[in-house]
Formats: sequence, structure tokens, C-alpha cells
Amino acid sequence: MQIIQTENKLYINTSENNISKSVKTEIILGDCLEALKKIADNSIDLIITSPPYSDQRSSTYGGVKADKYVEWFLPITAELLRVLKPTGTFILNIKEKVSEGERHTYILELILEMRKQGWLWTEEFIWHKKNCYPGKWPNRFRDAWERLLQFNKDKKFNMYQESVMVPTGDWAKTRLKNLSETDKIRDNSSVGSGFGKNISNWIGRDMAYPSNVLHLATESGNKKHSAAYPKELPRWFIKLFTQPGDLVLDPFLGSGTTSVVSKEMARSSIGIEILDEYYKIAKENIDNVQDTLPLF
Amino acid sequence: MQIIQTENKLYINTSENNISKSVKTEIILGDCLEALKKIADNSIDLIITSPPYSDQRSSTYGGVKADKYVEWFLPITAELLRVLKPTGTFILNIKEKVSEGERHTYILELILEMRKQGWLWTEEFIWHKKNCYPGKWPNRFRDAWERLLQFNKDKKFNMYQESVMVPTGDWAKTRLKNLSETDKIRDNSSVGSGFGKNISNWIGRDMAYPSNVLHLATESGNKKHSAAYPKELPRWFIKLFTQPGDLVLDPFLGSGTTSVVSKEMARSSIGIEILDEYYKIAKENIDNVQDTLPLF
DNA sequence: GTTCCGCATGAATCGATAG
DNA sequence: ACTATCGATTCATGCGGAA
Repeated sequence: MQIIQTENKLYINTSENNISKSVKTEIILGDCLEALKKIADNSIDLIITSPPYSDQRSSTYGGVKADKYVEWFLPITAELLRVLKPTGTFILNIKEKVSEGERHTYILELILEMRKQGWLWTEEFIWHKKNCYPGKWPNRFRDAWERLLQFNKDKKFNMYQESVMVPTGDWAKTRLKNLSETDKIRDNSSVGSGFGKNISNWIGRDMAYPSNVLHLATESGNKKHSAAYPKELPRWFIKLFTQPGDLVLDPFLGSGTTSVVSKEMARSSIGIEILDEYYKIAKENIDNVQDTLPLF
Repeated sequence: MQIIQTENKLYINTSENNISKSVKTEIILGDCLEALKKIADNSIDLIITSPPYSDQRSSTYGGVKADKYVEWFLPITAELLRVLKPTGTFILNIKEKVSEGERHTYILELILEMRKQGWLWTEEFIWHKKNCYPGKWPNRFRDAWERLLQFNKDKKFNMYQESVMVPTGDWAKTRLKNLSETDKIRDNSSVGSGFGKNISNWIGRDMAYPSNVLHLATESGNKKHSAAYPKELPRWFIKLFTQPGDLVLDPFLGSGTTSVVSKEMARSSIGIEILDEYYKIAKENIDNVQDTLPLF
């Protein structure tokens, strides 16, 4: 097992506080279950991950058979339950595959089993994928959505709803339309706040809370190695469930999206990845986040 | 038990056929399970329904306690399995309630139990509600989606995918924007084809198959009762899974939306409703569909 | 600098063919 | 019979190069 840590200073200046915290970005090369055992009880504020789907990516990850999926995953969720703070949240991005013409039921069974472990199944968000995989079959349409299952340890958990409010109404449409391309890009940039300079000034004018449906595009061709989910996705949940300086965990890091976004948003993070190839890519992506603090 | 039947003639004229069929719209006042037993085996082409959601307050309409929901519903699904044709489809519109801070698991359990009955869980469509119920809670956002569970009796079933094709992305963005308001309204009209005059002319130019996410608004005008089940919803599935003259069943008819849409689209239908109040409303709504045949 | 157009690229799924 | 591999099908997105 190999561990890399990078450290940045985070300066928080408000009317009430003038604090300096350190933001650590740690990635671990090794088996998920083994690495988790080294993490302290009740230490994580947010777990967000997209585990390898059943039989998918079997060329890279050791493809897990659908019928064995629950059995394989439950020991891991037991560890996740241990390391999560009572105020923390676990977001699981997953989608069942089709098997012999039917949707497989392993995710339904997983939810039921996780509740027996002590998890609360608080909510199910939907990721509505703008650009889903194409294809045509006689008996089904393209699959354009994935589950984002929210689990908690306790009925009381931290949630910062204001941080993900969105502009509404005709007012927002007209203003957004007149924005320069640069401003729009800035809005979609990797900067922590999630709002570009101009848009962030509008906060409080005409904002609404979002719903439990996220409508995002997958990031396809833009990088060497494609990530499982777009940066928008962890960014949204990190804003919603953590504050700067909090600790985020992704036990299936892949190309490092969760760690990258955490670092950009001044959250500490731990990422675990079993494949050396992805581990290296993650390290490279994390190193490319530079000196953007404090930005939140 | 009371039964009302109305009958219309359906004329099918194609280059090959010149057929006349009768379209029957039958509504039954009575207990769902009891009424279902009078329906013949393998006689229904499409079952589509939105059963009374589980509710803690057992006094409300059809109020079934969450913990008893599966137990209550399984005898009904057994009958539905019996009456459905092997080529038919069952669409179940449902969403679990929040119970003590958690999403209740009765729907997950229901799916698992229905598979044991012999149902195939073919697909889960998502209804993404454009204008969902407003509200604010400290620990969750507005619920903007519902499940549309597709069950089948057999891996081979009838599916008429071309009937629900939609304009493609780029094309829709550039062209649809220039449409007059009248044209857009016409597109949303209740006419069976689902396409307004202008838009239907464009078929074949740039149409694509839809995905398994439906993005529809809830019907705002109809404030009479809880059935916030927009006509678009049954219309889409009736187009997708039936042909004119086929037989549609809704065992929880409510205010009659399924029967109304079936009649508008020249499909025969059977609707069952236990409450006299709703039964009367359904009858009135069905009677208001007049002489629109043949429209398909 | 814009806008427009072409092109590669996906957490897919089915059905047929091969071991 | 049962499993593994492969080709065919399909479309929103965002990139880069061109006008």
C-alpha cells in the first residue's frame, strides 16, 4: 500500500472568524476494504463514490458478478458506517444493469441489507443524464438515469441547503442569455463556489432550492481517461453536505474526480484506488489543482 | 357493483385494411380485487395505474399503512398477472413516502415479491416532474420524480417505439424555438397522435427514440382531487404499448384519466374505482370525450 | 473574436456465433 | 445447455478547425 499526501493552507475569514486550517489530500493505492480499516471511527463528513458496476469495466476492475454484488459490497458499507461521523452523509452513485431482459435486483437488495446494518436510507436522488449512451433495442429505450442513494447514520445530519440554490424565473433566463461566454465558462469552471463571479453576485435576488433530480451531462471526450461521473456531481454534494475544511472520502477513486473537486473546494479528502494505472492518473489530476485557495 | 359501458365505432383505413372495430369504455364501481376476478385470463393489452400511495393516516382515500402495503397489494398483482396477455405490459406509477426521516422500502420489497409471483421487472422509467409540489424541509429537497415500473409476463411483448419518437436535440433547439405559441399548444393538445399538425409534418426529418426518463409537467388545472396524474403519462404508454382497438385496464381509476385518454386514442378500456364520488367524476369525464374518432 | 460544422466518444444492450 | 465474446445499433456533447 502506498500513500501520498499533499497539504494546503486554508484561510477562513468572516466577520466572526479568522481561522487557518490545513487541507490535506490523501490518496491510497490498495484494496478498499484493507485501506478503510486504517481510517478512524467517526472521522468522515461525506462519503461519495461510484463503485464499479456489476460486470462493467471487467477488463480493468475484477468484474463483480451481479449475483455476488451484495455479498461483495456489504463488508465495505460496514466499514463506511464505522468511519462516517454521526452528522455525515454517504452518497452512493450506482445503476443496475440489464440481465436477461430484466433490470437486476441487486441494488434493491443492497438497500434492504444496508438498513439491517444500521444505515438510514434517507433519500434517492436521480441523476438525469443529458447525454446517455446511444443504442436501439426491440424491448427498451436508452438508459438516461442513475441512482444517487443517500444514506445516513443518524436522522440529524449536516445539510447546507443554501449553498446549492439556483437562479430562477424569467429574470435568470434573460440574464444568463446575455452573459458573455467567458462568464458562462467561469460558472462551469472548477472553482469551488460553483458560481461564476457574476452569477454569485445575484445570490439572494431570485434563488430557489433545487429538487432531488440533477440534470447533468456526462463528461465524455474531454480527457485522456474518462471519469465515471462529471465533476458537477461530487461538487454539488460536497457543497450540500460539507463546509470548507471538512473531510471527504471516496473508496473507489478511479481517476480522482472526488479528490480533485474536494481540493478545489478546500475540503480535505481521502481517496482509495486499487489499480496502479488509475492511481497514477488520480495523482496527476490532483497535482494539477494548484494554488486556487482560498476559493469558496 | 355497478358497470357502465359506452361503445364507439372505430374505423381503420389503411392501404391494406378497411376494418371496423368497436371501442368499449367500461367503468366498474366496486372493490378492485373483486372486480378483477370477473375479467378473463390473458385479455388485457396494457395495465397502467397509479394506486393509492401508502399513507400513515389510514382514514384517507384508500389509505393503506406503509408496513402493510406489500401484503395488501400482492393479491391484486396476482390477478393482474392472470388477466394480462403474454404480449402485454403492466406500468405501475408509484413513489414511496418518507417515513420517520427515511424513504420507506415497501416498493423495493414489492418488486422482489412480484418477481416471485412470476412478473418480469423489465424496466424502471422515471417521471421527472417539471413543476413538483413546493415546500421546504431542513433535511430534504422537493421530490421531483416518481417511479414508472414496467413489468411483463414474458420477455417478448408488444412495443411500438416509433409512435413515441421525439425531435432530436439540436434540431429541436433551433427549430422549436421559432415555433409560434399556437403550434406549441397544439403539440400539447389531447389529440391522440401526440403531435400537433405542424410538428407531425416534420416526422422523419430528425426524430430520435426517447429515453427512459419522461419529463412532463403535472396537470395544474385539475384541482379536484389528488390524482395529479397528467394525461400525457397514460397517453405516452398507451401509444408505446398498444394499438387502436386494444384493451387497457386501470384498476385504480380515480377521476378517470386512463379511460379518458384510452377513449380519445380509440382504445377500449376497463376502469375500476371503489369510491362512488370518483366513479361519478370519471363517468362525467369519459362522457365529455365525444365523437373524436377516428383519431390516431 | 464569433459562429458553424464535422467528428470522436461513451458505466449500453441485444442477438448471434463460438468454445 | 451454459457461458464468453463480438458486431450492430444509436445520439447528445464538446472539442477543434474552418469560414
